[in-house]
Amino acid sequence: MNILLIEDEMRVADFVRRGLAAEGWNIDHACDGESGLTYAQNATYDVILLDLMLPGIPGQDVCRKLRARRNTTPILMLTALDASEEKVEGLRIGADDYLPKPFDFDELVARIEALRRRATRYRATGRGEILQVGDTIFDRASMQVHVNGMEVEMSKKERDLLVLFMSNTGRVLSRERILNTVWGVNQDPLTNVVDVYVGRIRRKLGIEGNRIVTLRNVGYRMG
Amino acid sequence: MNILLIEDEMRVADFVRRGLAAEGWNIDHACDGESGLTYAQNATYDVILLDLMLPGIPGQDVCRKLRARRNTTPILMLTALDASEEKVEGLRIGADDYLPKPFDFDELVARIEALRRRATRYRATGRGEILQVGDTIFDRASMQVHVNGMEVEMSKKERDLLVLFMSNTGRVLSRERILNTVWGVNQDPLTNVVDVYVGRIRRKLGIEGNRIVTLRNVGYRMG
DNA sequence: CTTCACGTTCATCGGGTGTTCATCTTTGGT
DNA sequence: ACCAAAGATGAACACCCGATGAACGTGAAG
Repeated sequence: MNILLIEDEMRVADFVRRGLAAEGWNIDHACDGESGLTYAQNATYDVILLDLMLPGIPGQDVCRKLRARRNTTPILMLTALDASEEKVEGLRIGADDYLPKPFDFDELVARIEALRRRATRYRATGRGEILQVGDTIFDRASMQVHVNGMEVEMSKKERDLLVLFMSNTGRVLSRERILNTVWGVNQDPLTNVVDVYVGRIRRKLGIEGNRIVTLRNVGYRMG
Repeated sequence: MNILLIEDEMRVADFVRRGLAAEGWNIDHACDGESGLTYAQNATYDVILLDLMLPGIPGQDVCRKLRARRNTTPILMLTALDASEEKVEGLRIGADDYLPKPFDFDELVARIEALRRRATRYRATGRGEILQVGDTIFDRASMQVHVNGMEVEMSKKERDLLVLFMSNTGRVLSRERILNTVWGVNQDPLTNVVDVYVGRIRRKLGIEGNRIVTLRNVGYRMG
C-alpha cells in the first residue's frame, strides 16, 4: 500500500511514517501543500493523509485542488482542531474521512484500512487482505502462507517476493524491478539474490512453485 | 461489547446480527425508532448502529433525540443513500460516523472498533468482557488471567500487552505498533522492552506462551 | 528507613537470515 | 551436435535479530 503524507510538523510526520512503515506500507512525505500536489500528480497512492494546518496553501485548498483534478484517491484529513464545523466542511470539499489530533495510532491504521477497503470496492485495482493464486494463499494480516491447505514457513524476504509475484500475476517482472521493490534501490546489479530467492520460494511452494516461470533474458512471471 | 442495531429491513438486520455475533459481540435489535429509543434508555451500549430509513420516526430524529437526552453512545449511521449532504447532516446532528449501504462487512467491524476505541479514550472503559485464546482467559472486569484454569499473576504492562495480543489474534503486530499502543507515543525506537515483555508473558503463560510466535524482521503474532 | 515490585536498560549468546560464490544444468543459436 | 550464455542450486559464511539473565532506578508500601 502506498500512502502520501502531507504534513509540515516533523515530529508528527516522523511518528506517522515510522508507524505506518512498520505496517509494511510505503510512505511518501510532503512538507507542504505545493509538494503534496506534485507528489499526488506524479504517483498513484492508495490513501492521502492531509494535514490542514500547512505553510503556504491550506490543506482545504489542497483537497479542493485534488478533487478538481479528478483525483479520486481517498483523503483522510488530520487536524489539531476537533471542531465539527471543520469536519463537516472537510467532508463537503471532498475528504473521505476525518481524524482529529491527537489521534490513537491504532485508529489511524484502522481508518486507513477502512478507506482502502471502501475504495477497492469501487476500483478494481487495490489489493485485498488475502491474495490467492491457484492453491497458494497469502494472508496479509497474519503473514501466513498456505499451500494446498498446509502452512508453509517463510522468511520476510521470501514473503515479500511472494507477495510481489502474487499481486502481479500474469505480468512479467524483470530482475531489476524485483530488486528495486523487494531489496530497495541502489543494489549491486550483478548480484543473483533474486534467482536464489525465486528458487527458494519455488521449492517451498512445491508443485505450486511451477506457477513461477522463467522468461529467459527477461525475468519471471507468476500465473 | 454490546451493540444496539436499529434497522427495519429484516434481511440486513439478520446479516449484521449474525456477523457481529460471530465477533463475540451482543446485539440487541430494534425494528423501529420508537423501540430503539426505549432500548437505548434501558441499557448501555458501546455503539449504536442506526438506519436512516425507518418506519415511524426517521433515523435522523432518533439521533437528535438520543443526543438531546445526553446519550453519548457513539452512533454509526447506515443508509442506502450515498449522498454526502446526508452524511454531512448526519454528522452535524450528532452521529459519529457514517456508512453507506451496501457496506463491506469488514469495514463495518472496523468502524465499530474505531468508534469503541475512540470512545474508550474519553470514558473509563471498565466493561466486563472476556477474552479467550486457547486455554488462556483474560477477564477485563477483574483483570485476572487464567491459564488452564489456574490464575496467573501479571503486572499492568504485562496485562496490557497480553490484551493487545488477545484482541488481535491471527494478526501480526510490529514492535512499533506494540510500543505505540502499550507504551505510548514517541518512544525510543531502539529499546527492546517489547522483546523483554513478550518473553515474560510467554514464560508466565507456560505452554500457552507458544501461541505467541515471532516473525523475524516483522513482529509477533498470537493465535 | 527498609523492602519489594515493577519497569527499563544493558550485555551476552545462539541461531536464523540474507548474501555471495562456485558449480552444475538448461536453453538457444550456429 | 556443440558451445556459450543464462539460470538453478548447494554450500558456506558473516551478520543481525531476538531471547534471556542480570542489574539498576524508582516509587509505593510497610
